[in-house]
Amino acid sequence: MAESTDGERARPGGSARSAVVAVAVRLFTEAGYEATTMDDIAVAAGMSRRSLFRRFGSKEDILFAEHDDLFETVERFLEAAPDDDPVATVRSAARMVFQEYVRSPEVTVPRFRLVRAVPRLRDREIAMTARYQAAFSRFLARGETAGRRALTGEALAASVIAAHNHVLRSWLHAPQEPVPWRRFDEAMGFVTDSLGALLREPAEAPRSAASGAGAGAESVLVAVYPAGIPGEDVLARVRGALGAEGG
Amino acid sequence: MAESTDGERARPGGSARSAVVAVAVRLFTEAGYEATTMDDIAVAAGMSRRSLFRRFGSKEDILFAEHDDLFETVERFLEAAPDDDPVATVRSAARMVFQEYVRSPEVTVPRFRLVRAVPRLRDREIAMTARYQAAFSRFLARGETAGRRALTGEALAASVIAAHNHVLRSWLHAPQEPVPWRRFDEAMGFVTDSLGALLREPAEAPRSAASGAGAGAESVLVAVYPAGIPGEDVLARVRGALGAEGG
DNA sequence: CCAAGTTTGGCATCTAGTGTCATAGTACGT
DNA sequence: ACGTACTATGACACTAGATGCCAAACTTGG
Repeated sequence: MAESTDGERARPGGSARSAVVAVAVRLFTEAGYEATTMDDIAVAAGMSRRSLFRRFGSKEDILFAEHDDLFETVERFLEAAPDDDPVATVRSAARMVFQEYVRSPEVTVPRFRLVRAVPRLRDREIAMTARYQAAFSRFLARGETAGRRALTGEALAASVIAAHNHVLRSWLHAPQEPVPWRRFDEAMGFVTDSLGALLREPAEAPRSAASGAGAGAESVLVAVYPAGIPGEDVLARVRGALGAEGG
Repeated sequence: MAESTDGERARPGGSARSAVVAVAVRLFTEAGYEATTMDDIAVAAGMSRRSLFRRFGSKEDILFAEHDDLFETVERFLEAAPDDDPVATVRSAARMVFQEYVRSPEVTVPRFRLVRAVPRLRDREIAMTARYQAAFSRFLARGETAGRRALTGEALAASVIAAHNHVLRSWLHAPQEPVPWRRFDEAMGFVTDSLGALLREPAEAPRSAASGAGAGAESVLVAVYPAGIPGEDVLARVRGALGAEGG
């Protein structure tokens, strides 16, 4: 052991930690990520190379330190959340992440540029979002790791992440623009409406069998129609679709 | 340049390449990934350390060499595909990847175990699947990088990857079992049916502040019912749902 | 058989990351 | 105040991945 990778004991020296991050981001931006050595950062931050490694574990971790903290916050949020409406909870969690990104652009925007430019950092960022996705997925599936419910949870988690990143990326490209909260909520509603309904449905249908196993014994019907179309037209379309598929 | 990272010039020595991969996988499995040095691999493969780096760029790349080749194949497949049915094309591409995994378990299964055990490799694997996701997403959105169509493409790509990995993982945990092609196709159909329909519909209708779950230009209706339920019952449910939401 | 180009190997070097140990700073009980 | 125990820091050494450089070996073509 002896190295412990830090991670929880973060509080003492939290502000000094942020100062180091700021210095590192500046150096990375000025001279490039690869060209900046840990020695450079240590000198600029006024500490020894060894202590730098102790505080942050690795060079990448300096850049993603605050991101890691955020993830832990989100995890605690999910742990503490009631499970009456998992989809809404996950949507809120995603909103939290978005909120934190737009709240401190002085860190997230330079980091975004660095991440785009350096493959190694890009992979790290992707791994980060994958951790969110796994957390969301676990929360949505509520323990199940196989079966239709697990699959739906994974697909929904993936879609939520995709929607989040879709809007976030567009803002990061032009951070001087106002924060697109509306588009965020629309995008989030878009994915949670379609797949989220599939996750909720089996529980809300008390009448039919729908017993425990649920191993692929269901069929899925999806209809898309412009808003405002009369209900009968929708019914007609559904009837047509049912006929076509032999249901 | 001078280092070129190889990648396209792979053919001369392709079989020798695979032999090196096999040797490396064996060493990694026997002694652990971290504990196996590039020198060890070089000796076991009968070549110099320097040449090993030239052929594979990095230690990780040895393990993922064949995976990279597969990705290139998939990319070419997407480039060559007609764009009459992008969703079906992406589904086929995902099927190709699945096929390649189950085709050579002697490489993919040990790699899976290594990837699960070593965080660094796990991140690499995740980055790999993210590349697929990006390729799928680009193909589905057909150039658009913003707007509803782009978002749908990204969510669908994410869901396709999620479904693929869902089934793949379950097989990798028990590779002696028969390949679950049926579950793969079911899972793929599940996600492409729901989100895929949204992508096909042009429906750029004006927003009409639909009550409740609306939020987008379209309304989405999703129904899940046990297979075998009479069509009229489905219609009745749909009618009920429409009435409830005020459509 | 020789010339031009490519592949390979050996060597040096750079840097991230880790183990170790001594020292400086700090909290605490007497 | 004083010594003690604990923690943070820094200096040093070392491992290993990765890259540049150059010479030797090999391949190709005339």
